[in-house]
Amino acid sequence: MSEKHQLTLKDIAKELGLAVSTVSRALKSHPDISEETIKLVKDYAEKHHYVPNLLAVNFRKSKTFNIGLIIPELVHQFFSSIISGVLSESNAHGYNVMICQSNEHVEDEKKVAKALLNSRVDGVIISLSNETTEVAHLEEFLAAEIPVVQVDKIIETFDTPKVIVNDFSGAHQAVTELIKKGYHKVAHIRGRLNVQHSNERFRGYAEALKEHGKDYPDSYVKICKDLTKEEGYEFAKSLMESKNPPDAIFCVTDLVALGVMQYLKQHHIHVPDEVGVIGFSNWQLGEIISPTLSTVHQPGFELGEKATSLLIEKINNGLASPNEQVVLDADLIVRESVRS
Amino acid sequence: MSEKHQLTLKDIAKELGLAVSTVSRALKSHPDISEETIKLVKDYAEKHHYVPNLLAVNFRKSKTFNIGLIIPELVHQFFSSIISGVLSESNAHGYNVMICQSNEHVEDEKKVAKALLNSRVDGVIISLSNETTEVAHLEEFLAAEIPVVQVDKIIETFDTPKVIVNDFSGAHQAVTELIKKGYHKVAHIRGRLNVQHSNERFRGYAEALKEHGKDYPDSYVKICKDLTKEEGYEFAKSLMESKNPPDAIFCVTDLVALGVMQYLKQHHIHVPDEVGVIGFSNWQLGEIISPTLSTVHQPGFELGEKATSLLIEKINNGLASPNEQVVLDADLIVRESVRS
DNA sequence: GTGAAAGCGCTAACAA
DNA sequence: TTGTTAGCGCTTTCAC
Repeated sequence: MSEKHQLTLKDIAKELGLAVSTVSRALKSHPDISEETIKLVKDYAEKHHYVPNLLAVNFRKSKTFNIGLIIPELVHQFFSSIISGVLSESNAHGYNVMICQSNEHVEDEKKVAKALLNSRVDGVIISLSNETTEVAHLEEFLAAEIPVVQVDKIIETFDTPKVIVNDFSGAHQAVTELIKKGYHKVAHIRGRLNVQHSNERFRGYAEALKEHGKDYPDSYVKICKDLTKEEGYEFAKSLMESKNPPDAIFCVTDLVALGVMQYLKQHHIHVPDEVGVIGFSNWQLGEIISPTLSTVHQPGFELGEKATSLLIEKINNGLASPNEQVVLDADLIVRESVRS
Repeated sequence: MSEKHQLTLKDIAKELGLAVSTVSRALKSHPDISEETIKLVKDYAEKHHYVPNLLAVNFRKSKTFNIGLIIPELVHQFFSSIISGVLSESNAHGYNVMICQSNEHVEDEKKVAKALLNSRVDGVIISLSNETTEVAHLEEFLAAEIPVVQVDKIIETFDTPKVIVNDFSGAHQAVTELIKKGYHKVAHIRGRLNVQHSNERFRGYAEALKEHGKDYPDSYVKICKDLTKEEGYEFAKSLMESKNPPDAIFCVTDLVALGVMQYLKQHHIHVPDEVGVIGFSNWQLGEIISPTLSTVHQPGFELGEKATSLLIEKINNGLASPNEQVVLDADLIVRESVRS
């Protein structure tokens, strides 16, 4: 049974004494075609393992059923989760996903965008690189009537559907939890001033305190540059050695929180009794360390799912359809690093 | 400048008073075509942003320049690295990658295999799910003359190119290092008996000891079922509380090693002075904990790269070409958990 | 209810 | 050196 020649509609038509068009319609159960013919054709196709040549179908319909996904870095739990969500949703709708990495470089981003444009994907989902400040390379997609959806790392002014995480609410939940659990002096180790995520988290922190009639001295807010464990350690040291040490520290990301925890442990300051700690991002490490780390979970999978469903809608309804912006809530995960 | 109608060869031909075939060949700088014509056509194409319709080209050549990648789980550092390698190598050769997850379920694996078969990828790279014991669903690719390459999780008897990691050598390096650093009584917490990786690592352990004239009592080899931190903790406990406690523990994976380290720390057994610890896999956590964990790095990226280059070779040379098996070395990474 | 035929955009064998 | 033509496999309009 040599598979040399893939079975085509023509083959089936000839074999069954029908016209190609009849066979084509029969396989789709077109109402014009009689029950018998449909059955005849379908049985034959089944029996001989007919597989439609998608290359031809795509060409004919000028549609690939491929969507392109551009992300900064694959080897990163958050982005892996996003991809996972994209795959799940797109496969459910018969789309395949072509994944490309920008490696956080705008040049790479341009290169892969070009490649996706050439391979005629039906739509594109992108999470921008840190370097990206303008989107001419992405506007080419729109010019070619290929819809684009932005996810997580977005440019506000680029008019496409967007899916982002509510950093404000995540931070707000975290700090509210600390206050509820009886911590009175909450410090915050935050990220850079020019990063939107950091600013939103800081806003959540400040707002939650305010709502509970609390304030924070300037010395309670530390600014991380690189979000490392070492920075966490150093800032914990400076906070705890100050005249007015906090009894809780909310950190912009888990790795920083880990540094904080290491400082506290080394200096025999008990977590969570003496000091409560909450991180952000829900990295795997939080479950592994001891005590386990409370954190704010960013719904990567759902982000990917939602972006994909928006994209598919856009593919079906055309570029002119309205550009929704979806904000997904981050969820607080309470673990041992906070009093129960 | 409405982009409504994509420019085609026909358009260019009509505009320039040439035949479609001439234009086609000119764009490829075919030797038959005169310099002038080539220049004329190329300039026109350039000026009017001609983009070849890949859908048509692919159809014509019945080639997609897509390769399929099936992996168990995206959200896993090791697999992310593999993917990264696949992307890098395939993009360098003009291929796009369609990624699918099996979620470690053979049913999902079959489903995505079907989808890839339908979308007429030019080749497939697969890392098998844990549940997969037979490969009928993959043989369909070969039947359709679509080459397959297996990576990491393979089935020996399925005759395709294969790329795997040398677990034996990784374990051997680790245990040799322990011995060299003056540890005399090396225990091993291993994985299940029916898992090839575990067996190879155990073999490396036993062989390294033997080469240095050392032996191990049966009580020094513990078998993990689920490779958890908790198992590591328990086995460390049972080893250290025994009459003849080891002075080094080589663990089948980093998470188990973490459990071991936690036990040792809690019982004030100094690492690395009193007991040396080495893990396997080079998870991120190893750099984060204190003391940092020595481990064996599995070259995921290189695995992906190599698998891809083998696949592309196979795509170009046909299924009949020989099926190479490549074994990549794992590298020992020495950190603080071993005496220096 | 079924068939004939055109055509999607491109390539390549053959002709001129 | 260039043009003509057929055809890849499928969908779809129009005719019977």
